[in-house]
Amino acid sequence: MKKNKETTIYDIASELKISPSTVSRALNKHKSIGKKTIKRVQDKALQLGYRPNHVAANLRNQKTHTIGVIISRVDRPFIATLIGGIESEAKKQGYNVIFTQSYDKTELEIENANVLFNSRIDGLIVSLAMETTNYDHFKLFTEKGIPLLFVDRVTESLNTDLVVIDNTHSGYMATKHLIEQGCKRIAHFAGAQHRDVYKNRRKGYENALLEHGIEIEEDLIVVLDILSAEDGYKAAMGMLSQENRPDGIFTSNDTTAVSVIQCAKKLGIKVPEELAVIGFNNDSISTIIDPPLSTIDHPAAQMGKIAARQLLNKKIHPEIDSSNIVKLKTNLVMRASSNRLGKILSED
Amino acid sequence: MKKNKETTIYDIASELKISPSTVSRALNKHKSIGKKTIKRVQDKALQLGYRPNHVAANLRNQKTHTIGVIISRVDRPFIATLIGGIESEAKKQGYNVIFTQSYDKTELEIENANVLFNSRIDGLIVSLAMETTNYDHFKLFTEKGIPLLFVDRVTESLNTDLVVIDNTHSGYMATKHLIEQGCKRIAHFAGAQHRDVYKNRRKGYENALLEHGIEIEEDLIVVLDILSAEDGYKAAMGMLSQENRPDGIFTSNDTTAVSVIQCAKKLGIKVPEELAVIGFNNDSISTIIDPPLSTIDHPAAQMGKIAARQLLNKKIHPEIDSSNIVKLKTNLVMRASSNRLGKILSED
DNA sequence: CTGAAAGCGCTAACAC
DNA sequence: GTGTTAGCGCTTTCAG
Repeated sequence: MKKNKETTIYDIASELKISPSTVSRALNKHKSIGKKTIKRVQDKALQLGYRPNHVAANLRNQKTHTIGVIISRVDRPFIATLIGGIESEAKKQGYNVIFTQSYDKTELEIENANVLFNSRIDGLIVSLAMETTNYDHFKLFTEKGIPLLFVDRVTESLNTDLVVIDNTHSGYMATKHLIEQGCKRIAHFAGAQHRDVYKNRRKGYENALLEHGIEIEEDLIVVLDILSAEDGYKAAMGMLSQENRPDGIFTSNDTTAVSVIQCAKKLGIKVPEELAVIGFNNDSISTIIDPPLSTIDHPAAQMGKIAARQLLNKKIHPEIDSSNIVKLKTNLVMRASSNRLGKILSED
Repeated sequence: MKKNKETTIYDIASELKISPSTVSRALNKHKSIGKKTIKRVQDKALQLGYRPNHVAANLRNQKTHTIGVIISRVDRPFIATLIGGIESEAKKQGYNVIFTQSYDKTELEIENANVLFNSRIDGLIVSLAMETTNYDHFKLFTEKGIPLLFVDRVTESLNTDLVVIDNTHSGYMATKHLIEQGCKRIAHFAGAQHRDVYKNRRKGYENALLEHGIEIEEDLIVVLDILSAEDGYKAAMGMLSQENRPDGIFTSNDTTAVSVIQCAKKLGIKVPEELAVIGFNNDSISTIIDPPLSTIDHPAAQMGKIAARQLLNKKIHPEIDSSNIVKLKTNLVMRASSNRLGKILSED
C-alpha cells in the first residue's frame, strides 16, 4: 500500500521553479527572503499538502527537539503530576518528550538511558529508581555534553543540575508540627536510606526531635524499602500494637500515612487524639481519608515545569558550567489527622 | 563546546579496513556476515565508544520506532495507568513513546497531532479531548496510512481501530446492582453526552431501569461536562437537598461519587442505608473513602497494553484493513457504599 | 535576495 | 561474504 511519496521541499521548488534552499528558507521565514516568495511557497506547500519532515531536519541539525524522561512509574500521583508539568513546559518551548519507566529497577533504568541516548535526545530528566546506587549509565550524557538533570530522587555525584524540594526542612516542619500538637513519642516511617529524599526527611525528623530535647529512639523509626499501602499497614500494625506505642507518626508518603490511619481505626486508636498522623506529598487520597490527612504539600507540577525549563535553559546557555541546584519550598498542610488542639481548619 | 565528532560506522570501517556497509550489516547481525567479522566490528565499536544514531537510521528507513500518544492530562489516575500500560508494551516491542496532553482542548489536540505527524511517528494512540467533536485533524494519519487507534474516549467516525470497555453494559451492571440492593429512585451523574463513554454509561443506566419497569426521570439525570470533585459536589447538593431525593446514585466516575458521599455525610444522609452510591473506574480513592466506594473496575493498564499491541500489530499487518474494535470486560466491585443488604464483603 | 552543492549517519539495492 | 553507490529530506555555507 501507500506508495505515494511524500511531498518534499523539492516538489515545491520545482513547481515554483525556484531552488530547494529558497523553499527551505521561506518555510523557516528566514529574514533574507522576500515577502512574496514566502507567501508563494507557503501557498504551494499548503496546496501540495506538504508536511515538514522533522526527522530529516533533526539529522541535519544534530538536534531532535526531544527530551527524554526516566521515572519509576507513571501511575503514581506524584510522578504523574511531575511529568505533566514537564510535558507542558517542554511543549511550550517546542520540545517533544519521550518518557520511559524504570519500575524502580536499575536494569531498566540503564536500558532506558541507552535507548534514549541512541535516539539522540537533546536532554534527559531523571528521577532515580529506588534501587539504583551506581550512576555510571548516566556518564554517557555528561561526557557528551548532553544536558542531564535529576529531579526529586537525585544524586549529587554526577555534578549535574538538580531540582528538589527541601526534604530536610520538610521533615523538620512535619515533626515539629507534631511536637507542637503535644506529641511526646513520635515515630517515623522512612523510605530507602540511600535515596537522599528519604534520608533527608529522616534527618529533618531527627533534627526536630533533638531541637526539642527529645531522644531519638531507633525503635520508633521504620525503614520501608517500598512505601506501599501493604507494607505501611504491616509496619503500622507492628508499631501500634506494642504497649508503649507512639502518639504521633510522620510518614514519608501519604500512602503509608493512610495505612496508619486505617490501622489505627482497626485497633480502635483515635486519630488525632491518641495518635496524630502526618504524611508527605498531598496526594488526593489525603483529602479523602477520614480524618483528612495532614501532609507536606509537594509542588510536583511546578517541579516538573522548572526541571524542563532548567534543562532547556542549559541547552541554550551551555557556558554556564556550574551545576545549579534548585530547591523548592514546601508547605505544611494541616488537616484533622494531626489537629489535637482543636484548631478550626478551613475546608479544602 | 563539544566539537569532538561522533564516532560513526565510517570510523569503525576505516579502522578495520572494511566498508561501512559491512559494519552496518555486522552491527545489525545480518545473516550474510561472518561470525568473526561481527565480533571484530562489535569489539571495535565498543573500543571507539560507538553509539548508533537512530535519527539517521530513522531517516533512511522511513520509520522512527516511535509512537505518539495524545491524552487529556496525565495527572488523572485512570490516564496515568493507561499510558503506563502503553509505555511498557511499546518498549517491550522496541518503540519509544512521545506523549502529549490536550488538557481536554480541541485546539491543543490539533496542535499535538500536527507536531506528532511532523515527527513522523509510526503510529498514534488517542484518547479524545472532552471538547472535541470534529475529527478532521486525524485524517492526516488515516490518509497517509499511519496507524491510528482510539482508546477509551473514542470516535467511530474515522473507521479506525478502537479499544474500549463495554460502557453500556458497565452502566447497566452498576444500575442493576443498585436496583438489586433495593433502590427505587436511582439518579445518574453523567458526563458530556457527545463522548460515547458517557453516553453509553447512561444508556446502560436507562436500559437497566427500563428492564426493571422503572420510569426514567430526567430530573434524576445530571450531565456534568466536567466530572470534577467541585462540580460533583454541587450537583450532589442540588440532588440530595430536594425532598424527593433519590435513594441510589450511579456516577460516571469515582471522583464525583466521592463528592456524593461527602455531601451525603454533610447532610446527614446515611450511606448506604439511605443512599447507595456506585462510581466508575476503581481509582485508589474508592478504597480510601468511608464507606468504601462500590465501583466498576476499569482495566486501564490492560487497555493501554492492548492498545499498543494492537497499534503495532497493525503496522506489521497493514493488509488487515478492517477496523478492529476491542471491547474489554469490566467488573463490578462491590464495597460498602452500596451494600444495603448487609452482605459480608471481603477486605480489599 | 537566491542557487548549487555538500553532507548529517545510516541502509540497501546491486554488483562481484 | 563483502564493497560501491546512491539517497532518505533537510539545511547551510559559499558564491553570485
